[in-house]
Amino acid sequence: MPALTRSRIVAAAIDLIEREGADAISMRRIAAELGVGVMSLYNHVPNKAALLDAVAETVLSEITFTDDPSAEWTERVRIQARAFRQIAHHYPRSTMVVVSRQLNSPAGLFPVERALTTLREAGFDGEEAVQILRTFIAYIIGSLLREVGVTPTFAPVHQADVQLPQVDTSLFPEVGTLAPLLGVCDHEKAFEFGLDMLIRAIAVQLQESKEGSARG
Amino acid sequence: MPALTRSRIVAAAIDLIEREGADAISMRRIAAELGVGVMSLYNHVPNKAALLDAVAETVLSEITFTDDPSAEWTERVRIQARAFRQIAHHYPRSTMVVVSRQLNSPAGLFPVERALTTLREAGFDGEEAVQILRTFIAYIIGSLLREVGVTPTFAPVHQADVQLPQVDTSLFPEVGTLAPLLGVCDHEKAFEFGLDMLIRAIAVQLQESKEGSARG
DNA sequence: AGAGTGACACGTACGCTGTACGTACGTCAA
DNA sequence: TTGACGTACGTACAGCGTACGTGTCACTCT
Repeated sequence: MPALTRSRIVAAAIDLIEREGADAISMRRIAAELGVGVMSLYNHVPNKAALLDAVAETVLSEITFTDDPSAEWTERVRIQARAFRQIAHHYPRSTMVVVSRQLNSPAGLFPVERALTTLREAGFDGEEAVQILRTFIAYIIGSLLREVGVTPTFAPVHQADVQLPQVDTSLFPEVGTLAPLLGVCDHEKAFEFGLDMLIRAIAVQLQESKEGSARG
Repeated sequence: MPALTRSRIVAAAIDLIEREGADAISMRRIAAELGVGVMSLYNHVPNKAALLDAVAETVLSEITFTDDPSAEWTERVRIQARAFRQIAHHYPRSTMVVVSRQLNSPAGLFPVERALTTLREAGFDGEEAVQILRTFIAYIIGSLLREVGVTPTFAPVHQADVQLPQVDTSLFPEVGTLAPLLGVCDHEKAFEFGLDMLIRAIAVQLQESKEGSARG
């Protein structure tokens, strides 16, 4: 049995979350998983909150950015955004943990640096870059939150198509009409749709900004 | 002492969350707040999860839409989105509860109906309307999540400006340069920035869609 | 009037949680 | 050899959600 280690503890936590859901993890369960006493964990982790922070950081640090720095900036932004969405695929049950605690660790800073660099190289000034980044982050987090089902952390991750209970079509005519569309969601398609919208919007903004400064 | 009631319980829960944070609520605390025994609550609420659902639904049902149905659709969308953001102002500590459980209750359906109607009237077909709505919801939820601080539910809601610890500027040059901008966030400005982007994007899309069908 | 019924408040109890504290054992320095 | 230190662990405590049983009403039906 290898030595008890912070990273082994974090790994066990992630494993447990993925297998049984975020609600299932407790210090006792993790300890049992590792075959050690509960209190031994506290030699490596100050408390449960810090452990969850470490989980979030670890998950976040495993996303890999594959965007080619020489590619068109619109494409780079798209690929960086997709990289975040990979979290929802690799660690679906842990995603909720990640999005519900904001990190200021290097693992959280690295993607920020990469995104800002891309935007600055595209021609945005610092303030624009920060605003745009924040907009994308909000969109990505909101999308992930929808994608991971969110509500019952213990429920099966891919509920096929939970039909919403029959709606009162006189009260909600549009919802009634569009129920078939609302009932199911191709998460990839939905993500790409919004991503396209955002990228086209900032492309337009960059164009206007350039014309403005060229004219001025 | 008025009769113990589901709505009184929910109100007490919201009150407690706003005063002491979402982590502070327990069935025992709520019961104590109401001056009743713990188990009395279970005569009106099946369990804690259902109570939190009711909290979310109640908070959600209190948002008021003030958009004029005869106004320009872009303006209506903007005002509807802002209405959601009001949640973060009226119930900052409860916001996390709202966004972390998806409802299919009437309270959750009403804003959906209103949004879909607006988009349909603007000229989008059903599928476009649903996709656009989902994009906006993702953005709004992500924004609210950032705004309510998210991490420590018990922390003061408006932490002035938590300076990120000094970053290694050689590893993160952009982050270092833009630290003053990253360190503080005018949530309203940030929200409006992204909202503008999204609205302009769908306006362009509508234009293209119209031209396409006119030409075809 | 008396009996029956259902709704509701409540106490007790069980199995769970995070973690403070004390202890025991290993390895290394002096 | 002695001491210090890091680590593993058992025990214990306060708190949690809630299953279950009991007592007390208000009401209805005979």
